[in-house]
Amino acid sequence: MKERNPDKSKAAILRAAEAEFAGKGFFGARVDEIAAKADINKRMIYAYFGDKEALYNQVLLNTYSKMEDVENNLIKQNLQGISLIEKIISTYFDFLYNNPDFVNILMWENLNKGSYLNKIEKDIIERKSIKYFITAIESGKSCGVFKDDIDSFQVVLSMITTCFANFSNQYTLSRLFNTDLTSKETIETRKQHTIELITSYLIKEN
Amino acid sequence: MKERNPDKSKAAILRAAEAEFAGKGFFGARVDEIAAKADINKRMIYAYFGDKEALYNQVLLNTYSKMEDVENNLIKQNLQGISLIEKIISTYFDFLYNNPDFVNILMWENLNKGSYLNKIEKDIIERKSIKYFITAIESGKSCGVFKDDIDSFQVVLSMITTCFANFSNQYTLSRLFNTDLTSKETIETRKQHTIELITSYLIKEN
DNA sequence: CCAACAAGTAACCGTTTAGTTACTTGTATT
DNA sequence: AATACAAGTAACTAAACGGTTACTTGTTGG
Repeated sequence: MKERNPDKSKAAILRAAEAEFAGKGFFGARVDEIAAKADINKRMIYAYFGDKEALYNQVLLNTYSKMEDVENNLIKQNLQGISLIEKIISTYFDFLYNNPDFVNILMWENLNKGSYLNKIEKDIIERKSIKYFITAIESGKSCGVFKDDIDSFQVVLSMITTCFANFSNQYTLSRLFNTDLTSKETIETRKQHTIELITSYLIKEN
Repeated sequence: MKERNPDKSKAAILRAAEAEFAGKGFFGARVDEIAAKADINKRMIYAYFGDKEALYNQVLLNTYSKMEDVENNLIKQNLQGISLIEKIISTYFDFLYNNPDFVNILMWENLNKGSYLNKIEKDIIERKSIKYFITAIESGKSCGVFKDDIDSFQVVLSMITTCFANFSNQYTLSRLFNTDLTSKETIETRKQHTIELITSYLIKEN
């Protein structure tokens, strides 16, 4: 019989579940497959997490918290103006490149019309980062670095959407544009171009 | 017994299948449910389309062709410079707003790493519109309307990704930004802002 | 009018899947 | 070392699901 270690088993289940749910969505994911990947008996999933849906919810929470860590780290650096904008875009690109599971799970939520997201407490998901970014752009306007007729809210939305779509649609876009959007090089090019696009819109000419 | 009408039955199956696949993805979609929605006997799905996967492929082709119609219509108008860019963005926003099934099916394809898309013949999906847009931007550079140091390929990619993400991520973004991204008004604001963002990047200042 | 075939039906089958039951075994505490 | 409970196992079940079989019925061309 296998060595007994409940913490290790739970962690293994969560890791396997994240991969399975991210790869196949809630319906496509197989509990038996998660058990096999985690190298534990299926019974333990039900013992530790209840059922498939409860396990999925736990995976979602885990996934969101990773993103929050990255954002909090960014805020701590206290950057301003163009260097902040560059850092935001760069950070999102890097995070999304390194966390395909996060991208997939967000997409799954959108396909379900955000049903799970709407169940969890507002303050868990309402990210202070958005407010921080908007305030930073506003102060960039005040000190004359950014144009003063731009809508900070819209700019932040555009930044996030532009970063995200490169990953959420990488397969269909790769096919459509006949380029490998999954490769490190292509993503780096996209990152630089996105920085150029957003900053050129923001910067006040003299 | 029901009136006999194979064309009507096939069309009903395709319509029901599109809704079912768009809502639940390939794995989540139920053949029995499609049959019920189409109000036909399940046997007919297998008679007309073969199996679940073949039906899904047919739905994919149908979905793409709607998009192609819109794009071909756009190309026919023979627009140039800024008015072309405005029209492209405007057309994508309107199409995506009116065709949520298209958005969902594309997202499912990405979640499945484009597995079905990659099986379809290349020339069916390789859209000439992309080449047309790139060429148009290049000629805008030649006649001095657009900056000459911009990368047309990257600009077209940015246009498409920026439009798409407003719809593919509308639920998570609505939650994150505390705004209703599904409403006509918000989408109109996003459309205008996106036009501003892209054109301000392209236009050559004097 | 009547074969012949296409359109449509109902009941069924083998497999897969989420979830359960009844059981065994390791280990920490006394 | 005996006890007690948590950790882990194997085999099972009921339902769901994709796909099939054997059949009936409407339509059409000679």
